[in-house]
Amino acid sequence: MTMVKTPADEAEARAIQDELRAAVVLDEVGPPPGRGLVAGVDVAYDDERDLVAAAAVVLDAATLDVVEERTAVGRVSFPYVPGLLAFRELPTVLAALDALSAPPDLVVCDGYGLAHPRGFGLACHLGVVTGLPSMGVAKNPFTFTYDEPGARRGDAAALLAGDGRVVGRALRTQDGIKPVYVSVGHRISLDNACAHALALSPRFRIPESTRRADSLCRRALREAS
DNA sequence: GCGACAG
DNA sequence: ATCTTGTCGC
Repeated sequence: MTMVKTPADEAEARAIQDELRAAVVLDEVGPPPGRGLVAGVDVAYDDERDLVAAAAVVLDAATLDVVEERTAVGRVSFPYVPGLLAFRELPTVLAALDALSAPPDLVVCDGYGLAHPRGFGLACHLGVVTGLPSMGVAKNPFTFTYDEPGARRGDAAALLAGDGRVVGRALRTQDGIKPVYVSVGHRISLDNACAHALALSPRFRIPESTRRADSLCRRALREAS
């Protein structure tokens, strides 16, 4: 059972990130797109009841058919702090992932990986803790910048940190639609992560894995007692 | 010091 | 993330 330590404060949370960061593996290409099992994970919150629901949805990468679905519900254990999202989301996400009958070949997160203030975003954290290849697909540029990519599906541009470092890619998944922001998590290359993001988004801007996980965790939250 | 800031 | 109706379009 994989676990994430809940820090007592923000300083401890940053210290944990700085420590775990060394375990990120960046020299693997990762699983090929269009084959095997891809899991999408996402969470939904109910601040009123202090509840968080997570979903893990496994897709057949070749057909994008749903192979397995798991959910988990827990208490919100950490506030939302930009840069510390993993401590808020991962405990429940890992519970959902652990309930799967078989580990997926890749986990797609709703957020960032290497593109992060300390180079250790949600997707990196999840990858290091589970050992699985992981990547992040975010819906907003966060603090990063990029030159507008071409208007066609598949067009992309480097996602840049303030110091000019390339930390990910702004990827157009649909013609004429705002791009998504892809970054590496663990054990996958940026090129391959983008290929996966594109293959998972044949029809909508957001990857099917994330869309299915999003709707499932919302449903789990509604049906939570 | 202030503002901005994945979800 | 979440609060929220109707509405434009395939």
